[in-house]
Parts: sequence; C-alpha cells; structure tokens
Amino acid sequence: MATIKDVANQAGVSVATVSRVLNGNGYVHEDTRSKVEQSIRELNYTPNEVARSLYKRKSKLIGLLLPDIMNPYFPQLARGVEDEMQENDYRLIFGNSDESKKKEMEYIQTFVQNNVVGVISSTNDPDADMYTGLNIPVVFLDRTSSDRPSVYADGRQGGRIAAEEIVRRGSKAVTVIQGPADVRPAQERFEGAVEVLEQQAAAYQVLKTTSFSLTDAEEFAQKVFSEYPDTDGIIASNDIMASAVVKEAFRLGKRVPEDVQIIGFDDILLSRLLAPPLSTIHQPAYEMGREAARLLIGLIEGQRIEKSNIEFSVEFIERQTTRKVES
Amino acid sequence: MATIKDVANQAGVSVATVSRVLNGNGYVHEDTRSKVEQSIRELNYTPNEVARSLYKRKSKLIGLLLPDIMNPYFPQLARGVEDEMQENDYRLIFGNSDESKKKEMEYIQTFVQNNVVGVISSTNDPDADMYTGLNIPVVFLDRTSSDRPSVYADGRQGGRIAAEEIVRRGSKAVTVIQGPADVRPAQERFEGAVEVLEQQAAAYQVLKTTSFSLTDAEEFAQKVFSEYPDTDGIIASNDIMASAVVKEAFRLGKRVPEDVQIIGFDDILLSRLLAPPLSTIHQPAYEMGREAARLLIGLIEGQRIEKSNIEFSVEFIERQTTRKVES
DNA sequence: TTGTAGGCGTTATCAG
DNA sequence: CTGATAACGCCTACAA
Repeated sequence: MATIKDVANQAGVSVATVSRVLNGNGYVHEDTRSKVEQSIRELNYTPNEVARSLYKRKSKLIGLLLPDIMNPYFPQLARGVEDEMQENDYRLIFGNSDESKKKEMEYIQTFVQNNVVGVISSTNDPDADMYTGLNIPVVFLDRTSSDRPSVYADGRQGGRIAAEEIVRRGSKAVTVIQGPADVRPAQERFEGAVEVLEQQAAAYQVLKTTSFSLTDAEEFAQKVFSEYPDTDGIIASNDIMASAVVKEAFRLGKRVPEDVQIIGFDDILLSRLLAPPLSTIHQPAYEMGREAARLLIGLIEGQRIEKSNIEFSVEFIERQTTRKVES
Repeated sequence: MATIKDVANQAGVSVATVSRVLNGNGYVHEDTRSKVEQSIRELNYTPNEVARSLYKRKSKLIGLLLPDIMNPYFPQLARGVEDEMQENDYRLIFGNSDESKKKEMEYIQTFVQNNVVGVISSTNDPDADMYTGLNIPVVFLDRTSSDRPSVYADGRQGGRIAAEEIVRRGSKAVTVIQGPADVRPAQERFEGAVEVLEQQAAAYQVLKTTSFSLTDAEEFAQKVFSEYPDTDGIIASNDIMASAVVKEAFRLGKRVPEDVQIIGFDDILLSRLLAPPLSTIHQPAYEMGREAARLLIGLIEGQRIEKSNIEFSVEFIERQTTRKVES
C-alpha cells in the first residue's frame, strides 16, 4: 500500500501538502494540486484510516450490537442502519449479543478499542455502566429508554391492538404467549395485551416462553394446544411463534381462522408468504434502523437534537389468520 | 480513556514494561508485573487497537461482504462467520453489496483502509482486480472459485436432485424458475436441474426472474401460473420464490402437492414453518459460514492449508410440498 | 503557498 | 530485568 509519503515523493512535494489536498484545507497552488492528484491516481493511493483514526482519536466506524441476526426481525433493522450509515460514509462493526451481558460487554469494549464514534445497541439494560460510562453517543434501537436516545416501536400499544382485534373478531378464550422475561419489547407487548384483556374482562390464559429460537417455538406451539385445548385465539410474542402456532393448528386439524385466530408481531417479510398469510402487528423495522442511524449521526456530528426518543407507531395488518368483521 | 502511558506512570515504570506485561513477552519481574497489573485494573485500561493496528500494520478486523442481509439465507452465513470469528477474537466490519460491483469495491476499499487482516466475500466475480490485487487472504463464501479459497454448496448437484425428485414424484410438466442471471449459485442450480430434465427427456419450461426480492417473488409466482397454467411441478430458485409459488397456488385453488409439487432451495429457517412445510434442497448455511471463517483464520495465521476449496453437499429435505413415493 | 516537526498510542530494538 | 526511543501513517501548528 502506498502511503502519503510515497505520494509526496512522486509529486515532489511534502507530505503536508499532500495532506492538504487530501483534506481540502489550507492553501495549495492549483498546479501543485493537480500534480498531487495525479500521483495519487498513479499510485492508487487511499489514506490509511487507521493512522487517521489514531491521530484524530476517532474513526468512521460505528458499533452495531443486535441480539441475533438469525432472528428474521433483526436483519431489517441492520439493513436500515447499514444503508443510512453507508450513505454517510460510516462503516459498521457488527456483533450478535444473544441477549447476553457478557458478549455485550466484550463488544462494547472492542468498539471503544477501535475508536468507534458511536454505538447502536439493542440492549435490555440501557442503564448499565458499560453504556452510561461511554463518552461517545449511543442510540438504543428496538429498546426503550426514557432519558437516553432511542428508537423503538410502541410495543405496549401493539399488544393492546392485538388484544382488541382478536376479541373484536370473536375469540372467547384467548391465549397470550409471553416472550422471554428478560427481553423488554416482548414484555411490553405482553403487558399491553393483558391490559386490554383485563379491561374487557375477557377470558384469557398465559403461556410463558423462554426463547425466540425456532426450534423452541415449535415446542411452545405444541404446548399452547396441549395445555389449552379449547383456546380459540392466540396472541403470539412474534411472527416466528405465530407461524409455529399456525402450523401446529393445522397439524391438529384446526381451521384458521374459523376455529382459532392467530395474531403475530413484527411483520417479518415472510409473514405474508405464509399460507394463510399471517395477521400481525407491523413494526417498520427497516425504517427504524435508518432512523436510529440518522439520530446517531446527528449526535456524532453535534447537531442540536430536538427529539432523541423516537417512537414509531405500530399497526394491525389484517391478513388471513383473523376473521373478517364489519368495521 | 487511559493510555499505556497513564498505566506506566501509575505503576512507576516505563511504557515498555507495561507493554511487556500486556503482551507477555520479554522478561519482567514478578513484583513489577503485579504492580502493573494492578494499575491496569485501577485505571480500567484496555489497549488501543488502533495504535496497535497502525504499528503492526494489521488489525483484528475481518471484512465481511454479503449481498443482502435481508435475504433470509444470508443471516445464517453471517452468524456462522461471526460466531467463529468472535471465538477467535476477530471482529467483523460488515457490508451489503446488493450484488453491485460498485458497492463491493467501496467496501473492499474501506476494508483495506482499516487494515483488515482478511476478507470473506460473496461475490459473483472472484477474479475481479479488487480481489486479485489484495495482499490479504480472501475466502469466497457461497461462491465457487476453482483456484482461490472458497466455501460453497454444490448447487449444480442441488439442481439435479431437485429435478430428479420432482420427476420421480410424478410431475409431468415441470417449470424451472431461473434466478437472476448474474447470481452464480442461482445459475448453477438452474443448470443442474435442466441437465437432469434433458437427460430424462422430461417436459419442462423455464421462467426467468431477475431478483430475489420478496415483492418481485410474488409477481413472478403469478407469472408461473399465468404463463404455464398446466404446470404440475415447480423447481424454485430459492425458498422465498418457492413460498411465493405455494401461496399463489393456494390462491388459485390448486392443491399442493396433489395438483402441483414445489421444491425450494436453501432450506431457510422458516421453510419448515410454512403450511404446508416446504420440500427443499438444504444448504448448511450456518456451518458454511463457520467453515469459511475457520479457513480464513487458518490462512491469516499462516497455517499450511491442505484444502482451500470446500464444497458442502446439499440434501433433499422431504416435507409436504412434494408427494410421497415408494423409495 | 509550502515545508518541518511533533504527537496520536503501541510495539520492538537496543542499551544499560 | 528495565528504560529510552524510533517507527507505524497521518494531521496540524508553526515557520519560512
């Protein structure tokens, strides 16, 4: 790799001059500039970001920490973040935390070791020392934080809507699947749903689950019907769970939505490819990722941020795992 | 952030000594060592990787370039890579190329600018200058390259198997969906399928598609049946396409697999959650990602590599979009 | 308008 | 066993 020195030699000037044309600051004679630019081209020179980063004490890198990229919801967030970042010349160091504090800490550490200028994280504990102690901007994505910048969907409202819709469409024995206890958005959805069910004095039961993994989803789906054989409406903790439930319902010969209605959460891309397509609560994941990136960039570049808690609203997507009803 | 100098001051030694205890090389008295270690703890010091990287001219970073993390196949690759890398203390700079040469080049450039020690890339053109000119190891993932390190599944064989299975199970008017022309693995599958269909003198037609995006998939799915209304067996270019076809078949009142059989490709996680679950050609994506990472690490750390083209075999997963048949 | 030199945080070399 | 110090590639005073 050619260095700035090589370019300087080639062009017969000092490194300072090359640096000036590189960064477009300071005065440099037009002739000198073109000479330098030519040498840059000839040598195929690109500045070493590491040296830059060392000198300036900051890089063009952003740390992105997501629970698990294999969960279909997160790629959309990730892609939103990536697109916005790449358009603004930032790059991503990416890690999966598996909702584990240990992995999270390790990644945060390597982020700072690599001089990242900002972090986007889906954590369950925004108030942990590792974040409060950071002296670079952090945006929490898909996680709520009242006092720190965050971008999230209104999960509680989503839970409420799901409950309202399923009751309105005639389910009399609702099962609410409660996602992993330590995953905050899952709990919010759950609470929202229960809130409405209580209000309406509807009959409901709860099934606790401990993971979002696909294999577990199938097990939990079986449990739904074995423990509550007469349930006729299921509010799932996400679309994976919902899909597993749909599948299990079919396996048991139940008709969807005639015998049992099912509502998911997230609206992952494949939900509408299911047969029947899944009714679900839509989160604008890609756009949330982009927004988190925008917010972070604003923070990094020192714009005055008027609003740093951005809540996206969610929306019921009526497809075919819920019954039709007059509006 | 504390620097090595701060630690040295605290401990009353020189930076050289601190560096020695940090890296565990050179002699250092036991008492000195513990003094230093204590200062490290007290100051909560971690070495600046950027400075390290500058001096050593190499980092602990790997560049990972995938076409599109929103396509459900790639997160599995990505996660495999990430897990293996993180266990070996490497971190990932991640980018989406969208199969675009331009984005690809931009990323490769920032990879080298950031002193990455290796690259894993899903490219359609392993022989492009940007790769041949790199002086760091590159592993091509999900893409074939005869003369350069690569990890991929036997797509041609997959295509063959799909064709054999669908014919064997009684389809008489097969439609082969041909994926985007510039995506190599898609073409290999296609060629494999056609090869067998020709051999067996089976009746078949081809539907060309131009993208793997979800919305397009639905359009193409409609086209399948509008252009070939009497088709009774469809070999899809991947599971997304296959799901869209299943859905469209249902919409048209066709029974699957009685009226029309469908075989996908990839075996993404959700394939088995579909109703009916999708028969498909399984690629061990997660394991492929891990293997690519292992291979790359080997290359980086200068092991003598005996075999640098790793082909994974694929396998037919019989689920319920194909008919049962005596074996 | 251009060049010199010091410093960013580490590591490695070479004296002591 | 330990300490100066040069060097990694770049940027920015400051001088010229």
